[in-house]
Amino acid sequence: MTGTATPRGARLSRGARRAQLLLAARDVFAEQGYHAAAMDDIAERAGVSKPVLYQHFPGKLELYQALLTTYAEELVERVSGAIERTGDNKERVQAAVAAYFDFVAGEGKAYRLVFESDLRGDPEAAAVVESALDRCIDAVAGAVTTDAGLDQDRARLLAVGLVGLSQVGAQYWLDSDQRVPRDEAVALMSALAWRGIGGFPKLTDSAEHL
Amino acid sequence: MTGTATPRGARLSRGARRAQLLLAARDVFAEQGYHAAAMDDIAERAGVSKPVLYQHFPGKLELYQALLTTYAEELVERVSGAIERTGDNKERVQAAVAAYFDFVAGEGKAYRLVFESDLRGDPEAAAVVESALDRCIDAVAGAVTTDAGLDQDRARLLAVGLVGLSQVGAQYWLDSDQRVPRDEAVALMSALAWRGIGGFPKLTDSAEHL
DNA sequence: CATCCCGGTTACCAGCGGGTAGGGTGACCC
DNA sequence: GGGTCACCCTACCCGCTGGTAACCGGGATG
Repeated sequence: MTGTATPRGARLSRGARRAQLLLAARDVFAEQGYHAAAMDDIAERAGVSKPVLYQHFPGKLELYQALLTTYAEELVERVSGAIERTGDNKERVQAAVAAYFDFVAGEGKAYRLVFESDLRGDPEAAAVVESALDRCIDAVAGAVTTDAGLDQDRARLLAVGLVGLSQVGAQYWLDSDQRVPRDEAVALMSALAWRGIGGFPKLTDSAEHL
Repeated sequence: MTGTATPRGARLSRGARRAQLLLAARDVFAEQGYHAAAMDDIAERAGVSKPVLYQHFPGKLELYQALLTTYAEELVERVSGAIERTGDNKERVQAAVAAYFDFVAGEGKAYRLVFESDLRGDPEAAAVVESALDRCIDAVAGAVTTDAGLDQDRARLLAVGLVGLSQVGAQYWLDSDQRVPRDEAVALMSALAWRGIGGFPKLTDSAEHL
Protein backbone atom coordinates (compact mmCIF):
# COMPACT_ATOMS: atom_id res chain seq x y z
CA MET A 1 0.00 0.00 0.00
CA THR A 2 1.14 3.47 -0.73
CA GLY A 3 0.19 6.00 1.92
CA THR A 4 -1.32 3.79 4.58
CA ALA A 5 0.17 5.32 7.68
CA THR A 6 1.44 8.86 7.66
CA PRO A 7 2.50 9.64 11.24
CA ARG A 8 -0.45 12.01 11.76
CA GLY A 9 1.71 14.79 13.07
CA ALA A 10 3.66 15.99 10.07
CA ARG A 11 3.19 19.52 8.77
CA LEU A 12 3.63 19.57 5.04
CA SER A 13 3.84 22.33 2.51
CA ARG A 14 0.74 22.94 0.47
CA GLY A 15 2.05 21.30 -2.67
CA ALA A 16 3.35 18.22 -0.89
CA ARG A 17 0.14 17.79 1.03
CA ARG A 18 -1.96 18.06 -2.10
CA ALA A 19 0.10 15.46 -3.89
CA GLN A 20 -0.14 13.13 -0.93
CA LEU A 21 -3.89 13.61 -0.73
CA LEU A 22 -4.23 12.76 -4.39
CA LEU A 23 -2.33 9.52 -3.85
CA ALA A 24 -4.43 8.59 -0.85
CA ALA A 25 -7.62 9.37 -2.73
CA ARG A 26 -6.49 7.34 -5.68
CA ASP A 27 -5.88 4.29 -3.51
CA VAL A 28 -9.14 4.53 -1.63
CA PHE A 29 -11.27 5.21 -4.70
CA ALA A 30 -9.57 2.42 -6.60
CA GLU A 31 -10.11 -0.03 -3.78
CA GLN A 32 -13.64 0.84 -2.78
CA GLY A 33 -15.15 2.73 -5.69
CA TYR A 34 -16.60 6.20 -5.59
CA HIS A 35 -19.67 5.53 -3.51
CA ALA A 36 -18.25 3.24 -0.87
CA ALA A 37 -15.31 5.56 -0.32
CA ALA A 38 -15.95 8.13 2.39
CA MET A 39 -14.06 11.37 2.64
CA ASP A 40 -13.15 10.29 6.15
CA ASP A 41 -11.50 7.20 4.72
CA ILE A 42 -9.38 9.25 2.37
CA ALA A 43 -8.39 11.68 5.08
CA GLU A 44 -7.54 8.87 7.43
CA ARG A 45 -5.46 7.12 4.77
CA ALA A 46 -3.51 10.33 4.36
CA GLY A 47 -3.08 10.63 8.11
CA VAL A 48 -5.03 13.85 8.20
CA SER A 49 -8.49 15.07 9.12
CA LYS A 50 -11.35 15.85 6.81
CA PRO A 51 -11.21 19.65 6.70
CA VAL A 52 -7.69 19.45 5.32
CA LEU A 53 -9.11 17.61 2.37
CA TYR A 54 -11.59 20.40 1.82
CA GLN A 55 -8.85 23.00 1.90
CA HIS A 56 -7.39 21.39 -1.20
CA PHE A 57 -10.46 20.22 -3.09
CA PRO A 58 -13.91 21.79 -3.23
CA GLY A 59 -15.72 18.49 -2.85
CA LYS A 60 -15.73 14.74 -3.27
CA LEU A 61 -16.89 14.93 -6.85
CA GLU A 62 -14.18 17.32 -7.97
CA LEU A 63 -11.53 15.25 -6.24
CA TYR A 64 -12.70 12.18 -8.06
CA GLN A 65 -12.92 13.97 -11.37
CA ALA A 66 -9.40 15.27 -11.00
CA LEU A 67 -8.11 11.75 -10.55
CA LEU A 68 -10.28 10.33 -13.28
CA THR A 69 -9.08 12.91 -15.78
CA THR A 70 -5.46 12.37 -14.85
CA TYR A 71 -5.53 8.63 -15.36
CA ALA A 72 -7.80 8.68 -18.39
CA GLU A 73 -5.31 11.03 -19.96
CA GLU A 74 -2.48 8.73 -19.04
CA LEU A 75 -4.18 5.85 -20.81
CA VAL A 76 -4.78 7.87 -23.95
CA GLU A 77 -1.20 9.02 -24.05
CA ARG A 78 0.13 5.52 -23.59
CA VAL A 79 -2.01 4.11 -26.36
CA SER A 80 -1.70 6.89 -28.91
CA GLY A 81 1.99 7.18 -28.11
CA ALA A 82 2.43 3.48 -28.81
CA ILE A 83 0.77 3.84 -32.18
CA GLU A 84 2.57 6.98 -33.23
CA ARG A 85 5.96 5.67 -32.28
CA THR A 86 6.29 3.45 -35.33
CA GLY A 87 4.96 3.11 -38.84
CA ASP A 88 4.87 -0.65 -38.93
CA ASN A 89 1.35 -1.79 -38.18
CA LYS A 90 2.32 -5.06 -36.62
CA GLU A 91 4.54 -3.28 -34.16
CA ARG A 92 1.76 -0.79 -33.57
CA VAL A 93 -0.59 -3.53 -32.53
CA GLN A 94 1.96 -5.06 -30.19
CA ALA A 95 2.76 -1.70 -28.68
CA ALA A 96 -0.89 -0.75 -28.24
CA VAL A 97 -1.71 -4.01 -26.52
CA ALA A 98 1.36 -3.62 -24.37
CA ALA A 99 0.19 -0.12 -23.48
CA TYR A 100 -3.02 -1.54 -22.05
CA PHE A 101 -1.17 -4.17 -20.08
CA ASP A 102 1.20 -1.62 -18.62
CA PHE A 103 -1.56 0.80 -17.81
CA VAL A 104 -3.49 -1.86 -15.99
CA ALA A 105 -0.42 -3.00 -14.12
CA GLY A 106 0.37 0.57 -13.14
CA GLU A 107 0.73 1.48 -9.49
CA GLY A 108 -2.23 1.90 -7.21
CA LYS A 109 -4.67 0.05 -9.43
CA ALA A 110 -5.59 3.42 -10.89
CA TYR A 111 -6.96 1.68 -13.94
CA ARG A 112 -10.04 0.84 -11.94
CA LEU A 113 -11.02 4.48 -11.93
CA VAL A 114 -11.16 4.46 -15.71
CA PHE A 115 -12.40 0.97 -16.47
CA GLU A 116 -14.63 0.28 -13.49
CA SER A 117 -15.85 3.68 -12.46
CA ASP A 118 -18.99 3.32 -10.38
CA LEU A 119 -19.93 6.94 -10.83
CA ARG A 120 -22.70 6.84 -13.37
CA GLY A 121 -24.62 9.66 -11.81
CA ASP A 122 -22.38 12.47 -12.96
CA PRO A 123 -22.43 13.26 -16.70
CA GLU A 124 -19.04 14.97 -16.56
CA ALA A 125 -17.33 11.88 -15.26
CA ALA A 126 -19.03 9.77 -17.90
CA ALA A 127 -17.88 12.22 -20.54
CA VAL A 128 -14.28 11.99 -19.38
CA VAL A 129 -14.28 8.22 -19.61
CA GLU A 130 -16.08 8.16 -22.91
CA SER A 131 -13.80 10.74 -24.43
CA ALA A 132 -10.75 8.75 -23.38
CA LEU A 133 -12.17 5.60 -24.89
CA ASP A 134 -13.04 7.51 -28.04
CA ARG A 135 -9.54 8.86 -28.47
CA CYS A 136 -8.06 5.41 -28.02
CA ILE A 137 -10.44 4.12 -30.65
CA ASP A 138 -9.56 6.98 -32.96
CA ALA A 139 -5.89 6.24 -32.66
CA VAL A 140 -6.43 2.60 -33.52
CA ALA A 141 -9.01 3.32 -36.19
CA GLY A 142 -6.64 5.70 -37.92
CA ALA A 143 -4.14 2.94 -38.42
CA VAL A 144 -6.79 0.41 -39.40
CA THR A 145 -8.56 2.59 -41.94
CA THR A 146 -5.53 3.43 -44.00
CA ASP A 147 -4.53 -0.11 -44.72
CA ALA A 148 -7.69 -2.18 -44.49
CA GLY A 149 -9.75 -0.29 -47.03
CA LEU A 150 -12.74 0.22 -44.78
CA ASP A 151 -14.93 3.28 -44.38
CA GLN A 152 -15.05 5.33 -41.21
CA ASP A 153 -17.87 3.55 -39.41
CA ARG A 154 -16.63 0.04 -40.10
CA ALA A 155 -13.06 0.89 -39.24
CA ARG A 156 -14.16 2.33 -35.92
CA LEU A 157 -16.19 -0.74 -35.16
CA LEU A 158 -13.16 -2.87 -35.81
CA ALA A 159 -11.02 -0.59 -33.70
CA VAL A 160 -13.50 -0.90 -30.86
CA GLY A 161 -13.12 -4.64 -31.04
CA LEU A 162 -9.38 -4.36 -30.75
CA VAL A 163 -9.64 -1.94 -27.86
CA GLY A 164 -12.10 -4.20 -26.08
CA LEU A 165 -9.87 -7.16 -26.61
CA SER A 166 -6.90 -5.36 -25.12
CA GLN A 167 -8.77 -3.84 -22.24
CA VAL A 168 -10.65 -6.91 -21.08
CA GLY A 169 -7.66 -9.11 -21.77
CA ALA A 170 -5.35 -6.92 -19.76
CA GLN A 171 -7.76 -6.74 -16.84
CA TYR A 172 -8.21 -10.49 -16.77
CA TRP A 173 -4.51 -11.10 -17.02
CA LEU A 174 -3.89 -8.78 -14.11
CA ASP A 175 -6.23 -10.39 -11.64
CA SER A 176 -5.48 -13.90 -12.72
CA ASP A 177 -2.26 -13.37 -10.76
CA GLN A 178 -0.37 -13.14 -14.02
CA ARG A 179 -0.03 -16.86 -14.39
CA VAL A 180 0.95 -16.19 -17.96
CA PRO A 181 4.04 -13.96 -18.05
CA ARG A 182 3.36 -10.44 -19.20
CA ASP A 183 5.41 -10.63 -22.39
CA GLU A 184 3.79 -13.82 -23.49
CA ALA A 185 0.33 -12.54 -22.71
CA VAL A 186 1.01 -9.43 -24.77
CA ALA A 187 2.33 -11.59 -27.57
CA LEU A 188 -0.77 -13.79 -27.49
CA MET A 189 -3.13 -10.86 -27.55
CA SER A 190 -1.20 -9.05 -30.25
CA ALA A 191 -1.14 -12.15 -32.38
CA LEU A 192 -4.87 -12.53 -31.95
CA ALA A 193 -5.44 -8.92 -32.93
CA TRP A 194 -2.93 -8.86 -35.72
CA ARG A 195 -4.15 -12.02 -37.36
CA GLY A 196 -7.65 -10.68 -36.97
CA ILE A 197 -7.12 -7.57 -39.00
CA GLY A 198 -4.62 -9.36 -41.20
CA GLY A 199 -6.26 -9.80 -44.59
CA PHE A 200 -9.18 -7.49 -44.18
CA PRO A 201 -9.64 -5.64 -47.48
CA LYS A 202 -11.56 -8.48 -49.04
CA LEU A 203 -13.96 -8.68 -46.16
CA THR A 204 -15.99 -5.72 -47.35
CA ASP A 205 -17.36 -8.02 -50.04
CA SER A 206 -17.90 -11.15 -48.02
CA ALA A 207 -19.50 -9.32 -45.10
CA GLU A 208 -23.00 -9.18 -46.51
CA HIS A 209 -23.71 -12.88 -46.35
CA LEU A 210 -23.81 -13.66 -42.64
CA MET B 1 -40.20 3.11 -22.03
CA THR B 2 -41.81 0.05 -20.59
CA GLY B 3 -43.89 0.72 -17.52
CA THR B 4 -43.78 4.47 -17.27
CA ALA B 5 -47.34 5.22 -16.26
CA THR B 6 -49.45 2.63 -14.54
CA PRO B 7 -52.75 4.36 -13.67
CA ARG B 8 -52.03 4.33 -9.93
CA GLY B 9 -55.34 2.84 -9.05
CA ALA B 10 -55.14 -0.74 -10.19
CA ARG B 11 -55.22 -3.58 -7.72
CA LEU B 12 -53.11 -6.43 -9.01
CA SER B 13 -52.63 -9.97 -7.87
CA ARG B 14 -49.44 -10.73 -6.04
CA GLY B 15 -47.73 -12.44 -8.94
CA ALA B 16 -48.64 -9.78 -11.48
CA ARG B 17 -47.52 -7.01 -9.17
CA ARG B 18 -44.21 -8.66 -8.52
CA ALA B 19 -43.51 -9.08 -12.20
CA GLN B 20 -44.42 -5.48 -12.88
CA LEU B 21 -42.18 -4.29 -10.06
CA LEU B 22 -39.28 -6.25 -11.49
CA LEU B 23 -39.77 -4.58 -14.86
CA ALA B 24 -39.96 -1.14 -13.31
CA ALA B 25 -36.87 -1.80 -11.23
CA ARG B 26 -34.99 -3.08 -14.25
CA ASP B 27 -35.73 0.09 -16.18
CA VAL B 28 -34.83 2.45 -13.37
CA PHE B 29 -31.65 0.62 -12.40
CA ALA B 30 -30.57 0.36 -16.01
CA GLU B 31 -31.14 4.06 -16.60
CA GLN B 32 -29.72 5.50 -13.42
CA GLY B 33 -27.50 2.84 -11.95
CA TYR B 34 -27.81 1.30 -8.51
CA HIS B 35 -26.83 4.28 -6.42
CA ALA B 36 -28.70 7.03 -8.20
CA ALA B 37 -31.87 4.97 -8.29
CA ALA B 38 -34.09 5.55 -5.29
CA MET B 39 -36.69 3.08 -4.12
CA ASP B 40 -39.20 5.88 -4.49
CA ASP B 41 -38.30 6.17 -8.15
CA ILE B 42 -38.95 2.50 -8.73
CA ALA B 43 -42.20 2.59 -6.85
CA GLU B 44 -43.32 5.66 -8.75
CA ARG B 45 -42.40 4.11 -12.08
CA ALA B 46 -44.60 1.18 -11.16
CA GLY B 47 -47.41 3.50 -10.14
CA VAL B 48 -47.30 2.32 -6.58
CA SER B 49 -46.03 3.45 -3.20
CA LYS B 50 -42.84 2.37 -1.51
CA PRO B 51 -44.16 -0.08 1.08
CA VAL B 52 -45.58 -2.21 -1.71
CA LEU B 53 -42.07 -2.67 -2.93
CA TYR B 54 -41.01 -3.87 0.47
CA GLN B 55 -43.84 -6.37 0.58
CA HIS B 56 -42.26 -8.11 -2.40
CA PHE B 57 -38.54 -7.65 -1.81
CA PRO B 58 -36.69 -7.48 1.48
CA GLY B 59 -34.54 -4.52 0.42
CA LYS B 60 -32.95 -2.56 -2.35
CA LEU B 61 -29.91 -4.78 -2.49
CA GLU B 62 -31.88 -8.00 -2.84
CA LEU B 63 -34.04 -6.47 -5.53
CA TYR B 64 -30.98 -5.48 -7.47
CA GLN B 65 -29.33 -8.84 -7.00
CA ALA B 66 -32.41 -10.62 -8.24
CA LEU B 67 -32.32 -8.61 -11.45
CA LEU B 68 -28.59 -8.92 -11.82
CA THR B 69 -28.70 -12.68 -11.46
CA THR B 70 -31.55 -12.99 -13.92
CA TYR B 71 -29.84 -11.06 -16.67
CA ALA B 72 -26.37 -12.43 -16.02
CA GLU B 73 -27.88 -15.86 -16.39
CA GLU B 74 -29.56 -14.84 -19.60
CA LEU B 75 -26.23 -13.74 -21.04
CA VAL B 76 -24.53 -16.97 -20.10
CA GLU B 77 -27.29 -19.02 -21.62
CA ARG B 78 -27.24 -17.06 -24.84
CA VAL B 79 -23.50 -17.42 -25.23
CA SER B 80 -23.05 -21.01 -24.16
CA GLY B 81 -26.16 -21.95 -26.12
CA ALA B 82 -24.69 -20.37 -29.23
CA ILE B 83 -21.52 -22.37 -28.83
CA GLU B 84 -23.18 -25.67 -28.05
CA ARG B 85 -25.63 -25.43 -30.90
CA THR B 86 -23.08 -26.36 -33.54
CA GLY B 87 -19.79 -28.18 -33.92
CA ASP B 88 -18.33 -25.95 -36.57
CA ASN B 89 -16.02 -23.47 -34.89
CA LYS B 90 -16.51 -20.72 -37.42
CA GLU B 91 -20.23 -20.82 -36.89
CA ARG B 92 -19.62 -20.94 -33.18
CA VAL B 93 -17.72 -17.69 -33.31
CA GLN B 94 -20.41 -16.02 -35.37
CA ALA B 95 -23.14 -17.27 -33.09
CA ALA B 96 -21.30 -16.21 -29.93
CA VAL B 97 -20.68 -12.71 -31.24
CA ALA B 98 -24.29 -12.51 -32.35
CA ALA B 99 -25.33 -13.58 -28.86
CA TYR B 100 -23.56 -10.56 -27.39
CA PHE B 101 -25.15 -8.23 -29.89
CA ASP B 102 -28.60 -9.59 -29.21
CA PHE B 103 -28.13 -9.50 -25.49
CA VAL B 104 -27.05 -5.89 -25.61
CA ALA B 105 -29.93 -4.96 -27.89
CA GLY B 106 -32.39 -6.73 -25.59
CA GLU B 107 -35.30 -4.81 -24.14
CA GLY B 108 -34.92 -2.38 -21.31
CA LYS B 109 -31.18 -1.95 -21.66
CA ALA B 110 -30.83 -4.70 -19.09
CA TYR B 111 -27.31 -5.34 -20.28
CA ARG B 112 -26.23 -2.29 -18.34
CA LEU B 113 -26.88 -4.14 -15.12
CA VAL B 114 -24.33 -6.75 -16.09
CA PHE B 115 -21.76 -4.73 -17.99
CA GLU B 116 -21.92 -1.40 -16.22
CA SER B 117 -22.98 -2.29 -12.71
CA ASP B 118 -22.08 0.53 -10.37
CA LEU B 119 -22.44 -1.66 -7.32
CA ARG B 120 -18.91 -2.44 -6.33
CA GLY B 121 -19.57 -2.33 -2.65
CA ASP B 122 -21.34 -5.64 -2.41
CA PRO B 123 -19.20 -8.75 -2.86
CA GLU B 124 -22.18 -10.91 -3.80
CA ALA B 125 -23.08 -8.73 -6.74
CA ALA B 126 -19.49 -8.71 -7.88
CA ALA B 127 -19.43 -12.49 -7.61
CA VAL B 128 -22.53 -12.83 -9.77
CA VAL B 129 -21.03 -10.70 -12.51
CA GLU B 130 -17.67 -12.36 -12.31
CA SER B 131 -19.16 -15.82 -12.38
CA ALA B 132 -21.18 -14.96 -15.47
CA LEU B 133 -18.11 -13.62 -17.21
CA ASP B 134 -16.19 -16.70 -16.17
CA ARG B 135 -18.74 -19.07 -17.58
CA CYS B 136 -18.81 -17.21 -20.86
CA ILE B 137 -15.05 -17.43 -20.98
CA ASP B 138 -15.17 -21.12 -20.15
CA ALA B 139 -17.58 -21.79 -22.97
CA VAL B 140 -15.36 -20.00 -25.45
CA ALA B 141 -12.16 -21.41 -24.02
CA GLY B 142 -13.48 -24.93 -24.34
CA ALA B 143 -13.86 -24.51 -28.07
CA VAL B 144 -10.53 -22.73 -28.41
CA THR B 145 -8.48 -25.20 -26.42
CA THR B 146 -9.48 -28.27 -28.36
CA ASP B 147 -8.40 -26.99 -31.71
CA ALA B 148 -5.70 -24.45 -31.06
CA GLY B 149 -3.35 -26.67 -29.11
CA LEU B 150 -2.97 -24.30 -26.18
CA ASP B 151 -2.85 -25.08 -22.50
CA GLN B 152 -5.56 -24.02 -20.08
CA ASP B 153 -4.17 -20.65 -19.03
CA ARG B 154 -3.31 -19.47 -22.52
CA ALA B 155 -6.56 -20.66 -23.98
CA ARG B 156 -8.49 -18.78 -21.34
CA LEU B 157 -6.52 -15.65 -21.99
CA LEU B 158 -7.37 -15.90 -25.65
CA ALA B 159 -11.00 -16.55 -24.82
CA VAL B 160 -11.03 -13.46 -22.64
CA GLY B 161 -9.83 -11.46 -25.59
CA LEU B 162 -12.65 -12.75 -27.72
CA VAL B 163 -15.21 -12.09 -25.04
CA GLY B 164 -13.89 -8.56 -24.56
CA LEU B 165 -13.98 -7.96 -28.26
CA SER B 166 -17.60 -9.05 -28.47
CA GLN B 167 -18.74 -7.24 -25.37
CA VAL B 168 -17.13 -3.88 -26.02
CA GLY B 169 -17.90 -4.12 -29.71
CA ALA B 170 -21.55 -4.84 -29.08
CA GLN B 171 -21.86 -2.02 -26.58
CA TYR B 172 -20.27 0.46 -28.93
CA TRP B 173 -22.38 -0.68 -31.84
CA LEU B 174 -25.51 -0.23 -29.76
CA ASP B 175 -24.95 3.34 -28.71
CA SER B 176 -23.49 4.42 -32.00
CA ASP B 177 -27.11 4.35 -33.13
CA GLN B 178 -26.37 1.20 -35.10
CA ARG B 179 -25.04 3.08 -38.08
CA VAL B 180 -23.63 -0.23 -39.23
CA PRO B 181 -26.45 -2.74 -39.65
CA ARG B 182 -26.52 -5.46 -37.05
CA ASP B 183 -25.77 -8.34 -39.39
CA GLU B 184 -22.82 -6.62 -40.93
CA ALA B 185 -21.45 -5.57 -37.56
CA VAL B 186 -21.69 -9.15 -36.36
CA ALA B 187 -20.00 -10.33 -39.54
CA LEU B 188 -17.17 -7.84 -39.09
CA MET B 189 -16.59 -8.80 -35.49
CA SER B 190 -16.81 -12.50 -36.20
CA ALA B 191 -14.36 -12.15 -39.04
CA LEU B 192 -11.98 -10.29 -36.77
CA ALA B 193 -12.27 -12.96 -34.13
CA TRP B 194 -12.19 -15.89 -36.49
CA ARG B 195 -9.17 -14.70 -38.39
CA GLY B 196 -7.56 -13.96 -35.07
CA ILE B 197 -7.72 -17.49 -33.77
CA GLY B 198 -7.36 -18.86 -37.28
CA GLY B 199 -3.91 -20.40 -37.47
CA PHE B 200 -3.05 -20.47 -33.82
CA PRO B 201 -1.30 -23.80 -33.17
CA LYS B 202 2.01 -22.51 -34.44
CA LEU B 203 1.87 -19.50 -32.19
CA THR B 204 2.97 -21.50 -29.17
CA ASP B 205 6.45 -21.49 -30.70
CA SER B 206 6.57 -17.93 -31.96
CA ALA B 207 5.12 -16.44 -28.78
CA GLU B 208 8.37 -16.37 -26.83
CA HIS B 209 10.09 -13.75 -28.96
CA LEU B 210 8.03 -10.61 -28.45
C1' DC C 1 -75.86 -4.82 6.38
C1' DA C 2 -71.81 -6.26 9.18
C1' DT C 3 -67.26 -8.58 8.78
C1' DC C 4 -62.95 -9.91 7.33
C1' DC C 5 -59.13 -9.56 4.47
C1' DC C 6 -56.02 -7.96 1.26
C1' DG C 7 -53.66 -4.68 -1.27
C1' DG C 8 -52.76 0.09 -0.87
C1' DT C 9 -51.56 4.75 1.22
C1' DT C 10 -49.63 8.64 4.02
C1' DA C 11 -46.55 9.97 7.25
C1' DC C 12 -42.77 9.17 9.76
C1' DC C 13 -37.98 7.55 11.73
C1' DA C 14 -32.90 6.96 11.81
C1' DG C 15 -28.33 6.44 10.10
C1' DC C 16 -24.86 7.67 7.17
C1' DG C 17 -21.84 10.74 5.08
C1' DG C 18 -20.74 15.22 2.76
C1' DG C 19 -19.54 19.55 4.23
C1' DT C 20 -18.40 23.45 7.89
C1' DA C 21 -17.48 26.48 12.14
C1' DG C 22 -14.39 27.63 15.36
C1' DG C 23 -10.53 26.77 18.24
C1' DG C 24 -5.61 25.14 19.18
C1' DT C 25 -0.44 25.01 18.32
C1' DG C 26 4.02 25.40 16.55
C1' DA C 27 7.29 28.10 13.45
C1' DC C 28 9.03 32.26 12.16
C1' DC C 29 9.94 37.21 12.49
C1' DC C 30 10.56 41.31 14.83
C1' DG D 1 8.70 37.58 24.40
C1' DG D 2 4.87 38.45 21.79
C1' DG D 3 2.35 38.89 17.38
C1' DT D 4 1.03 36.60 13.30
C1' DC D 5 0.27 33.27 10.03
C1' DA D 6 -0.36 28.77 8.23
C1' DC D 7 -1.80 24.36 9.17
C1' DC D 8 -4.50 21.12 11.44
C1' DC D 9 -8.12 19.12 14.72
C1' DT D 10 -12.53 18.22 17.33
C1' DA D 11 -17.16 18.66 17.09
C1' DC D 12 -21.07 19.56 14.88
C1' DC D 13 -24.95 20.21 11.26
C1' DC D 14 -28.27 18.62 7.92
C1' DG D 15 -30.17 16.57 3.82
C1' DC D 16 -31.10 12.50 1.57
C1' DT D 17 -32.93 7.93 1.27
C1' DG D 18 -33.62 3.18 2.87
C1' DG D 19 -36.86 1.20 5.69
C1' DT D 20 -41.28 1.00 8.82
C1' DA D 21 -45.74 1.85 11.57
C1' DA D 22 -50.24 2.70 11.43
C1' DC D 23 -54.22 3.51 9.04
C1' DC D 24 -57.86 3.01 4.81
C1' DG D 25 -61.33 1.14 1.53
C1' DG D 26 -63.69 -1.97 -1.32
C1' DG D 27 -65.20 -6.51 -2.62
C1' DA D 28 -66.59 -11.09 -1.45
C1' DT D 29 -69.13 -13.72 2.04
C1' DG D 30 -72.81 -14.88 5.17
